[in-house]
Amino acid sequence: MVLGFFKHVYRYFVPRVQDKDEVEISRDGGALLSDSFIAGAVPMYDTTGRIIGYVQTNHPFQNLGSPKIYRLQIYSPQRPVLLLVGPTRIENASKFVIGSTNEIIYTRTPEGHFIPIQNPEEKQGHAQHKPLDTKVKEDFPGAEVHWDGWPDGKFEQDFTLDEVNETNDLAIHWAHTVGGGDRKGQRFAEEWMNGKRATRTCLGILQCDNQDCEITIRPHTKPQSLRTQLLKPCSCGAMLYHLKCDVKSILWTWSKGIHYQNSGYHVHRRPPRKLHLLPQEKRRFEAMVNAHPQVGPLQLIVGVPGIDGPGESVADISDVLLNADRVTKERQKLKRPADTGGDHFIRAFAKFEQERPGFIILSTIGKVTVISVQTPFMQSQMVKDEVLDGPVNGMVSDAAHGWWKERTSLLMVSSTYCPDLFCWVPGVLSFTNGASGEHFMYHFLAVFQAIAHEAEKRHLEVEDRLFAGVMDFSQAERLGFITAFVEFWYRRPDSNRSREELQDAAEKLLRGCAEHFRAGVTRVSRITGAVSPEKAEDFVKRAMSLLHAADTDEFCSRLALLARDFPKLIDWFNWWSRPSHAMMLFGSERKMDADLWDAIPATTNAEEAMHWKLYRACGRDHAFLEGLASLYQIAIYYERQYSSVKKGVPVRYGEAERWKRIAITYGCTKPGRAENSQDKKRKRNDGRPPDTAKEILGSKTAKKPRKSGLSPTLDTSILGPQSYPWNSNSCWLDTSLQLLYMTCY
DNA sequence: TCGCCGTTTCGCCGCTTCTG
DNA sequence: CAGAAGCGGCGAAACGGCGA
Repeated sequence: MVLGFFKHVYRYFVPRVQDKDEVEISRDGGALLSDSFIAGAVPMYDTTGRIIGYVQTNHPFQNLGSPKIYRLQIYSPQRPVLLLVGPTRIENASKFVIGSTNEIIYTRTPEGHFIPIQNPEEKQGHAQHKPLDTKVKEDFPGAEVHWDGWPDGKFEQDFTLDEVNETNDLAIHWAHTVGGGDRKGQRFAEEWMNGKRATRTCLGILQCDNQDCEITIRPHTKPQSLRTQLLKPCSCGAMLYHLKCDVKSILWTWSKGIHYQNSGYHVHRRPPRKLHLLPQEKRRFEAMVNAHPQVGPLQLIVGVPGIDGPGESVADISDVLLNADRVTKERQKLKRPADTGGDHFIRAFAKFEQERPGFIILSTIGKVTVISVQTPFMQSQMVKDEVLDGPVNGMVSDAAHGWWKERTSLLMVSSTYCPDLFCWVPGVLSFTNGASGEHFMYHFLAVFQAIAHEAEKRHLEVEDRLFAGVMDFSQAERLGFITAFVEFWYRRPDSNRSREELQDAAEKLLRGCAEHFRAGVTRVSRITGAVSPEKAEDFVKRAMSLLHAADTDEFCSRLALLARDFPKLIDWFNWWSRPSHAMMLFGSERKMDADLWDAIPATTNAEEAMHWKLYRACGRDHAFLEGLASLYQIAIYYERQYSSVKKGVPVRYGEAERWKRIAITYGCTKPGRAENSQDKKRKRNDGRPPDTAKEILGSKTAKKPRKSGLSPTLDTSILGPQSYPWNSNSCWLDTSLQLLYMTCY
């Protein structure tokens, strides 16, 4: 404040040295004033503590009130040096530069003595920012490069090519113009003095003449743009002026790097707005984004969420990253190149494959794009030497819709049971850009080839039953399976079956998911227009009994009776009883061998659980390459689990597959869903008194079957029509009155 | 007047910022 | 978040001062 006040008074009483918009400062730190003026002047400081001008001692402003008037005296007998003495904020202005080229800096001791600072180059008078530690390289061999982007003071330094790269070509934060034009020098000269010369001239800063305003503006580099800047007022309303600075850096680019020479001190504040991130700052930012890929720009700035609340913030790295838009862009630059089209993608994809050799087992690129991946461990799990006990043989296939960011892309997964891990493990994982039969065909082709490779490796015969599995009733998936099966065998030299025979054989290897059927039954049982509420329970029981019909006759008669009793569901019955669906689902209609039928699971629940596990492990909505990399890590996870178990290291506490025991006890794997679940009976404590009809009148009243077509409100036959007019937004009152009526009568 | 050398200006490219 | 607009940085040509 004090400094600002003096500056303002000075600007008021003393005519500007330059034109009305400019204050020119010499490159050595002093204002361009005559010696005679200096000899009788009080130095004026900017907020960094450096002199920006002088006030003559006999000026009327001396006699103003507080702060007390400064007195000047000559301190050095050799050179006329001005010192500031008297009561002042010495902690801020205790070090300062006087004069032009032969500058001396003094500091004041607590006792009040003034002591010259011996090395002005190293101890500069900036109060607000720490200048670059500028040393001539030859004097400090082996010194580590330190480049903060704010070169200041007089110095020369050599930078090696590595150091130049490391500092982004010695990028600086000062607003500056650049100049080249040296036609003599050679970029690859053997001596730095013969190198290509370029210059950087500081543009100073823009500030306004309001003493209370602390805004500093970065000047534009184009003259026209700078003029436009100066025409506009400061955001405080005051007039802007250009505080020029002529500090120049000269860079000689030669064969071994850059020889850097800085000509003097910046006598103005640093422009608060920085433009560049230095490479080390970029690396820190990159590390944070890599560590928290799902964290958005705003969270990165506020602090990435941690256990104890927001943690490290990118704003700690550089002020540049306080700008949310800039953070967005920098983040995009990191995230996008790998996943956007063009050369970037090809390069990234090639790198991905190079780093994980053999992981991609089949890739089809084009309108139908399918990329299948598998590790050797996954392949080894696809064939079992013997049939396992229980319905855990064969493979389970399904598509996950949430894995990829692109909504039309799917992750197809075929899993097999691993008896060592007591869980299903992925066998083949495929990226597909759609869900057509052709997409599924390529996926299953990869699956069959993998199975065949593994069987041949173990000297087992490649036979149809190795490919048996369960899937849902997607027409495309079924078609894809059959086509792939036909293609696979047709390409093999040892196959002598016709396409029709192969198609027939493929149909015998498919089992449909009974869970999908059960879910369908439950869904239609709730369509009261087709199944009246009182018959819903009966309908579910009879429909499910179709699964266990002893033979085709019994199946047909049960179906006919169902169709008679629920005529609106004829289409639904027809769909399920189509031969292609019925053979996959109903025991009496199956074409599959009975042994195989019992050996493979009845549902794709294992696969649904696998999807859940994948999402929990790596999240959803992955970009292409990042998603593939995640799949690789998941494959590695299973492999590690397997090798741990083989060595006797426990990979879980307690019992494996606890859900099996729970299923026996409760009839289903989630105790809460059991018929007589205590959980269902228990009232959730919502902290409110019992105020619902169900709680007040008992569940029977609340559960009265609704008449078809009525809205789910209270039965009007009990209450009768309301005897008061409905007013706008009076629902709260209406409800209360209804409740009162019900509880009192 | 010419040539040398430093400074200024201009155009392009790519990065940064703004806008919807 | 994407695309547009603005801006900075670089390289090179043009310009200008100065001495021979």
